[in-house]
Amino acid sequence: MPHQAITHLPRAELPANTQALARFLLGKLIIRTLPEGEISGRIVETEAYLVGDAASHAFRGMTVRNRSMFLERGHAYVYLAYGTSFMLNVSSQEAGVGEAVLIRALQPVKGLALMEHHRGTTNLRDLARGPGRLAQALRIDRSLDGADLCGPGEIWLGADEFAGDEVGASARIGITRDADRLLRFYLRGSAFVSGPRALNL
DNA sequence: AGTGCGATTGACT
DNA sequence: GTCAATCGCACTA
Repeated sequence: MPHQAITHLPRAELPANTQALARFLLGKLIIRTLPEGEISGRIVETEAYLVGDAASHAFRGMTVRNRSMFLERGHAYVYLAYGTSFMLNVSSQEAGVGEAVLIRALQPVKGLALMEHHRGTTNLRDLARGPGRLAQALRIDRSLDGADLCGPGEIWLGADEFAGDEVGASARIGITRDADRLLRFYLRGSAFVSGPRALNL
């Protein structure tokens, strides 16, 4: 069977609406190109951060840290959480609007050995289940902040035949403000989704 | 300049 | 289930 190259997601295909983008990205691929090889994973869990949302880094406007949230949709916003874990977001909306989608978990697809090396475990389920874990597995840090995920760079979004697995919605994880809004989305039944069982029904 | 607190994780009871 | 690690950032003074 012929090898089918993964195609980049064109920016024009990304929904401008951030909640729609969070759902749209489920099932899509993240491809990380490194000198040692290529890593990829299927997005199985996302969260939306919106304008007027007290839990969002952009709630109080643009700062040095969050300026990538204000880029046109399809750019990376990467920051360090708790001094220990990097978080990968996809900027949403048009330029100047501070909204983004946090990528919370991946189903590992390619580059397993490299991911295992980065993570220090061979447990498949633990390689990219959780935002900090997936960033570590893909060797994502602040140097990728602002990267164009629709371009031919070191990290990009790939299309995938997404059969339309059932999507669940829940409250977002680990936040205290605006905590009741159902802005977390995940593929029902995926073993690679993070979070407590009660939120993954 | 000092302080409090996370969009988390891993180790441990 | 609980809890400390760890550090950049936003906020106060």
